Amino acid sequence: MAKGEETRQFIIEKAAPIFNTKGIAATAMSDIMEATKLSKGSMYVHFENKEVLACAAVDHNMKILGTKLQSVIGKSKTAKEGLMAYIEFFNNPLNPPVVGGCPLLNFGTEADDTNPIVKEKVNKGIKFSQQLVSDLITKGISNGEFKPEWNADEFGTVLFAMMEGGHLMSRMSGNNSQMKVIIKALHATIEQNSL
Amino acid sequence: MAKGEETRQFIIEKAAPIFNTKGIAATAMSDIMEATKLSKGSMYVHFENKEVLACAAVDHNMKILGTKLQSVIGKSKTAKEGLMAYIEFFNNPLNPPVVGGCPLLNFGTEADDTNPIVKEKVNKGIKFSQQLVSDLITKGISNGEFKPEWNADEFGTVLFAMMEGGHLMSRMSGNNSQMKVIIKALHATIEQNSL
DNA sequence: TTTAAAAGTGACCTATCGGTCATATTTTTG
DNA sequence: CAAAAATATGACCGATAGGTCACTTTTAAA
Repeated sequence: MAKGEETRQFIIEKAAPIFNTKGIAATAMSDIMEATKLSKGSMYVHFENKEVLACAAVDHNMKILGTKLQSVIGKSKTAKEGLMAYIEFFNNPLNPPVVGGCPLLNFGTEADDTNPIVKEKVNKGIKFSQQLVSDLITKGISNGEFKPEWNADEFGTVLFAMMEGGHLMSRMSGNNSQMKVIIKALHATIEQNSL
Repeated sequence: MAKGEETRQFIIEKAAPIFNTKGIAATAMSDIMEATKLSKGSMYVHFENKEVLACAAVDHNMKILGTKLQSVIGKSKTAKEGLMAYIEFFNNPLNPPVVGGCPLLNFGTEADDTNPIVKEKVNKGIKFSQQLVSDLITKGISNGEFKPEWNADEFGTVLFAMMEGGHLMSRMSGNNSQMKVIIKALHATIEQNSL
């Protein structure tokens, strides 16, 4: 990796958790300068403007999440184990896999009415996340693990919604009791649809 | 109502949808000045600073939501009707009951790591919202509408999480198909627990 | 109707924002 | 190793942020 690309990546890595924590609008270039100990001019050698850097940070946060998640799912043998691993992965919103909490939730709500580019990135991230679940169900059905009538796509949607909602609730209340309730309900649904 | 209080309310009403749409950090006092056609000095007669105005706007958005919601639920005769009304109320995230989408989701994610005061307001709002559902279940159980073993608190949590998650998903994708799936699943759960 | 208090105005203040650029340094390449 | 290209620096820029204040106008009470 060339020096330039190395620095660029370094900036993204430092910037990503800041953007995810404070939000795009509330993050100043000076915050990134402080975190990287780089000068302002250097930032603008690697990024045309703040928007470009923010987009790169959004991508980075989502990529980290996706990669970690796929890795965790990949380790599981059965479809059911995969589902369990997925759920377990987001088990504690107070100590989330990505600093600042779920980037889909954070960037999605901020970008909603103001930033169509980030909004579309989030939309893709959601669809990807959902698809992972749907694929596990489909796999489990052909495996004979799950009941054939279980609707894979619908459960993908429901699971994602429940996890995000639980994530929000637990972060607001400062404890993961709500997330535990969500997970309990998901486990029950999985059991109901297991053979 | 005294003139001062009237103006104060007027400012809040104009500011609330802007804060809910753009977010607190991204909303400038000049945005509120433009929306109210009032001078900067006048804003600061009624609000000590932007933070105080933002808090009032958060309260206002949540109050509107709560009032509308209670009104809708109040019109229903049975507990089941009440639950259905609650769900129907949030039926279309693309045309939400409060301009800018759910304030609990919007302000919650923004305030999470940056604004403990707003965060606590959102936390209270979530608990209130959940309690409405739990109370309906409890009422329905004593009514003989619902199965006695249905866990009111847990369903309150699950329903809220699903609605918020569905809200996010539908707003990101730009259509309410995901919300429809969520509502379908909730209806199924309600039927399962009906007598 | 007088008058004191409240409300409203807009120029002005300082701080900080995103962004530029001439210059210096480092890295790469011929 | 020398020259060219890439990278890093920080002073500087205009715009805008939140906020103040002396002053005018309006409101409401005596």
